[in-house]
Amino acid sequence: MLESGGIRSVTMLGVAKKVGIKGASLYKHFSDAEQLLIALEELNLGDLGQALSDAEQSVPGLAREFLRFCKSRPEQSKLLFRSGNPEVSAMTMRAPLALLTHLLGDPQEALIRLRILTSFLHGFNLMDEAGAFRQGGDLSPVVEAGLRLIVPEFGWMESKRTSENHLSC
Amino acid sequence: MLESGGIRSVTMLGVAKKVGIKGASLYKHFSDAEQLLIALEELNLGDLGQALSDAEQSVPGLAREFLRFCKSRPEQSKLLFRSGNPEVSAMTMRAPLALLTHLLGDPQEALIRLRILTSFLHGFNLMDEAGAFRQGGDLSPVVEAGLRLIVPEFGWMESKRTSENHLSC
DNA sequence: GTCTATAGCTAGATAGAC
DNA sequence: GTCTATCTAGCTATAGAC
Repeated sequence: MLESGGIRSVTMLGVAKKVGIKGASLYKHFSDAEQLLIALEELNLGDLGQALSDAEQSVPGLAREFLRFCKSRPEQSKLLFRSGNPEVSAMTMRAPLALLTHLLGDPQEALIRLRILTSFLHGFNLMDEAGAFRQGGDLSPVVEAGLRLIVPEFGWMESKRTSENHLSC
Repeated sequence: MLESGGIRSVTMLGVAKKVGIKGASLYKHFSDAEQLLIALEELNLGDLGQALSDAEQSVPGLAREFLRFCKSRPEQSKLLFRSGNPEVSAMTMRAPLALLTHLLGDPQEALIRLRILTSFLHGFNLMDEAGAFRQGGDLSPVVEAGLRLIVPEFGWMESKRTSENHLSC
């Protein structure tokens, strides 16, 4: 429903109809509309965390999987990081984020690089989906160049991509 | 109204009340609700273009002004690049974007760097406003480091910041 | 350009029976 | 947990008088 009709279509009445019950009955499962949206967010973030855990465990691998996932669920990706509910994402995203931090080098720099990387990927995805890159052309060089600039020794990691780089968290 | 109540509060009835007329009268000014939102978007993008034109005409200057502007209008900044109306921003943002491209070096690389930079700044602003940087700490090093990574010869430009670098477009 | 009046729709939410 | 019934509230939009 989120993907086909946008966040505005996710209502108590609409969801109830979708699952075959009356609107009033849904209040026995979610105390109000806000709780419904929080539950939706948790579901979706859980999926993202799972997708990242199943991806190639390298910085480029995780980055590309993030973009692929977002592209497959554009409406959901618009809602990412907008929660206002600080606890929502804590569990599901912890492992992928911890791994990313580990892969981003020197611990002192890693957090800053992680924040730059996630800002870039999130912003890129939103602008791409919105059609904001109006001059057109192939966008994959943008991602590649972005990763090259942000990730330390990306070239080195790239050249070793076929060998062992599956690090556990 | 956008900033105090979010995009949902910008309705025909609400705006009419705010300007002291009845809801029905507003249909003499905007044919429907969508046209009202498009007009709002144009106003806001015009303000952003103006703010960028008034800022220091360097990459860091423009970047910091963009973030400052977004922070002063969080709800508006959430709507940036989401239009679906390709023509809306064309006029107001053309000059600042052209200047940025010019400042980003080698024309072949400039467009890619521009896209990386805008993605980063847009994503950073959204994540910052949403409280997505949950580990806390000062965020200005993130912006500084991001600019250093993305902008060619940023160190060089930084050191010349007090001298002449106000380029006209 | 403004008003009154009105129609239609949708959503949120509660009460109480089963 | 589900239902029916009901209430409130808000928004979109149109018709027609002034």
